[in-house]
Amino acid sequence: MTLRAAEWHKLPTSLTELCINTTLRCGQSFRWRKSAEDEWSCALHALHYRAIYPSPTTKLLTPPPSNAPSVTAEDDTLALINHYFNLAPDLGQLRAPKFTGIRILRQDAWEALIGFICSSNNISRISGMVHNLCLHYGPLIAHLDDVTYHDFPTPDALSGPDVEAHLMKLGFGYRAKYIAKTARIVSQDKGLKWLQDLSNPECPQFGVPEQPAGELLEGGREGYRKAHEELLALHGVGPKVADCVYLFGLGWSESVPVDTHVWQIAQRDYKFGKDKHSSLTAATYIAVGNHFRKLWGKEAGWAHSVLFTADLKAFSERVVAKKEVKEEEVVVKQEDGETVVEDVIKKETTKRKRVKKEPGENEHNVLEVKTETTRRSKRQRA
DNA sequence: AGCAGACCTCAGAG
DNA sequence: ACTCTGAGGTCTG
Repeated sequence: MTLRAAEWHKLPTSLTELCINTTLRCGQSFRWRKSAEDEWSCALHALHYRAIYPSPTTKLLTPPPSNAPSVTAEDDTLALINHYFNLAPDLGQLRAPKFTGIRILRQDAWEALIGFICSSNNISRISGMVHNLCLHYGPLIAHLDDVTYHDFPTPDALSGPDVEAHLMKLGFGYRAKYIAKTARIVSQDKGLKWLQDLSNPECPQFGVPEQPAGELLEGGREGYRKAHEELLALHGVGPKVADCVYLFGLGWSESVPVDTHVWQIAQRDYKFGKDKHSSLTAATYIAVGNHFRKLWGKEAGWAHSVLFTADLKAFSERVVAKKEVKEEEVVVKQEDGETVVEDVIKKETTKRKRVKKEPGENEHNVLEVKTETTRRSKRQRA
């Protein structure tokens, strides 16, 4: 593995337009990790990014979903960053509630699908599960500063015969079956292209040209309503998980995932929870989404995330989950003639601790991005 | 259509 | 040190 460093680039945005600490922690993605040195990192595409604030330092590390188009030049790196962080829309122009810096990431649809199947959990536990998926089934991308970076596993990698039992052992619970079944359907039956073709044509997967997506109707645009039916057929995918995938992985901005949190907000601020909609039934779920769409149109999902995060934020000022990682077992084993680099079963214990709000959280620093290109010199073999 | 209980793990309460 | 309860979303009956 060779790393080639490139010039420093200034990300074409300000912190009013993108707040990394909020955007990467608000429960829309589960793979970014923040180190003790205040650096964010994630394996994503065949690249290695580095972003810093004047102080403290923030680093974004990145390598590739194997299904993504290969990107090598720095110009494309910037395009990828613009795409992933969804930097094109001007937040100042949005009618959504004011809460600066929250972006709806444009994540890989497959990763979002599996990630949100794990999502009947708190964010730190979902992150742990997704991390374990990458560690055990994702291709090794880089070894840097004593940290190994694995990409998100492909549908093929998750459709082996022992996946369900193994995930059970890793503490996935009933989600183990959902993941195994969904992976098998996508890899052997429907195909990844099927999933990606459910994307909003106005907001396609990286590298795909944009197409118009039609008029907004009460229940969302035609394509969104149609995509709805498709994903619900998968095991472990109900309306909430499907809406998360539409919003964060398939670019349908009118999607409003109603979880218990959003349901609280709907009751508290929008007079839901009475008569007809006294509990969160399927009909109530649709009514909440339609109400948000009536208020914010195509940006309903964005607005929803802002409200959601604002609530999350208020919560996190009082109580912050502090994580302790304990290594229980380290095994090196072989699979299919390829070296499985580390088979580490980690158990994460979460302790709740009262802390003050982190200083500098909302400071308007300049965000810079350093790009580096990773090249795989050779595939590791046993 | 709505609702209750099962699924599974973990944290927190008692 | 122990058991019990509740949270999280989906599925089944």
